[in-house]
Amino acid sequence: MNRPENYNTKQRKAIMNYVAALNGEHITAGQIMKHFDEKNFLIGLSTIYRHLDRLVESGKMRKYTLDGVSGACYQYIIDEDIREYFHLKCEECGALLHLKCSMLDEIQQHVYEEHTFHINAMKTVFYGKCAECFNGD
Amino acid sequence: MNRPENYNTKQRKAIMNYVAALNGEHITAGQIMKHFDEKNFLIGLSTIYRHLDRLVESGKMRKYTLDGVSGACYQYIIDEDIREYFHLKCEECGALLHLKCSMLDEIQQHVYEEHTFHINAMKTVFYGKCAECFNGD
DNA sequence: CTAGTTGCAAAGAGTTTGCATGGCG
DNA sequence: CGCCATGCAAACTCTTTGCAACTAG
Repeated sequence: MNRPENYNTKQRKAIMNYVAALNGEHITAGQIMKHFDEKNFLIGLSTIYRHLDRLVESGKMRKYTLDGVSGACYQYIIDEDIREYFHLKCEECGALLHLKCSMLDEIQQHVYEEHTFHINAMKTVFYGKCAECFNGD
Repeated sequence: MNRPENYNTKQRKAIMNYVAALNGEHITAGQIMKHFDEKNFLIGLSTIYRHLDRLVESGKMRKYTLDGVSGACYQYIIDEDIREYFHLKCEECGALLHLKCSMLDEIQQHVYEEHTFHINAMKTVFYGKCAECFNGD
């Protein structure tokens, strides 16, 4: 095992608790920084970025860019079971839905056969509009 | 009318011709800059941004951000029947490939029918590994 | 001529990196 | 005590803005 040990520092605990408590709402690094600033909890911006990156890499969070939002958005994945599925992100209301259906295997298969590309479902996000936002236009 | 006159400068013509000739593929401001640099055509980055902004405002181009692509992407709208592509982004080498195939309509159709979600193909990026990087592992 | 346009430099916003110090285990 | 993590500052990337010089019409 060359997996590095995870040190359970104050900062790490604080960030983990905070993002897990967001109930799936997305957040930016700057917003997290601001939150801790206001509580007079000392933490460096780079520490926040470092933890967010780790969480994304381990599949516990997703990272997005949303048009009209400055900076990357991060979102904690509450249900561990849905990590391996594709996700649908509503560009309008920000809802994150997971997509689990028979066609996904087909898509992966197809893209592999026709384009020799191996899709990583965990990282892939479909953008678009959910039913409510689409009708509301 | 308070619409200002459009001066037909060298730079403006060069940019217009270039983006119109891209056949609907997206491009970043930096790529445009690089293109003209290589042709030893003097043009300022800010000039490029200014023209792109105008084109977006007048509805001739679309601006969006793609996960995994640094900087904003611009796409010239050829006609009302805009070409849409999905993108494949290699997590390893960073290559960005365009994906255009028969299955895309099916995917969109399926996701709409089964999940009432309207996919925005242009913005969606599949992550994974391209053939070279997959084999090289 | 003269008002819009240009290139440059500087300023901003978001993110990453190098490094000495600090603290978990 | 050994390492990883941390905060800070600096570096970097992308984009915007101010400005004096320039140029199309």
